[in-house]
Amino acid sequence: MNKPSEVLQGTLDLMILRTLELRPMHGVGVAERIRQVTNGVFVVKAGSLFPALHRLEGKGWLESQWGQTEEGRRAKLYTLTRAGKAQLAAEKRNFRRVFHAMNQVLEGE
Amino acid sequence: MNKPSEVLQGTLDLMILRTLELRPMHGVGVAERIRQVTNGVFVVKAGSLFPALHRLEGKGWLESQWGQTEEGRRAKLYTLTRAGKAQLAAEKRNFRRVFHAMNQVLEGE
DNA sequence: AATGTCGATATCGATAGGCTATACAAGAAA
DNA sequence: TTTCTTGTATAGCCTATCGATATCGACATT
Repeated sequence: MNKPSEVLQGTLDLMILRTLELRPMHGVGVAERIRQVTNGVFVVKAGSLFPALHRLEGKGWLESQWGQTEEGRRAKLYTLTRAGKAQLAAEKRNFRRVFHAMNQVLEGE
Repeated sequence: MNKPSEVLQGTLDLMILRTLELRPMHGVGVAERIRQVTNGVFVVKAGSLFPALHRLEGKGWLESQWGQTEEGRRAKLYTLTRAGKAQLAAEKRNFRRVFHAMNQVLEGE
């Protein structure tokens, strides 16, 4: 990611899980989609992306297999596992909880 | 902070600046207020708090002077500077921007 | 005086996640 | 063959936070 990591860290996993919930995708595809839907606010660089994918796979939240992109290029396709869906739900809940708390600080009194 | 740092990092500065916007306070008081208004979601530990206060003071966003707490105990009182107010406004804007982008990822499609 | 303890401030080492830079493989294009 | 592009991968660094620990002053107890 670019600078916004100064403001929001640890949300990369959540964004990746959520993106792969929509459909299986290859690594670069995940990063592209995140950049598009956030209008460039989040730009996930390869050096952040692949370590994160491996981390998530290591925890059993993703599965991968070699396949190809829509353009027919060789690529590794990542799929959200059942455990990954549960993790996604948990992280979503936690994100909302944390954001609500943050808003209490910003708007309170 | 306790575990939620896994979800939201880099927002400690913002929370401190915002808390000191309300009124000058001593370090422990800042941490206490954050814990209260977030119902314990954010618990800022001393090992995070004081380095952050020094960091913010070093950047000219806070000023400090020795005084005492409401209970009459010796303490260092922190005050938001003019530059600190500008920084707070900027970080607030950025937080909302980042949160909005995050929501696009979570809710989109 | 000596000791204890409480509130508050402070720092150190470890950890973790993200970033930059770089590298490598494979197919397309020249 | 060489070059370019796409996609994957990793090594090294940086920085914020945490847990643990230390210090300091005021006050109480002995």
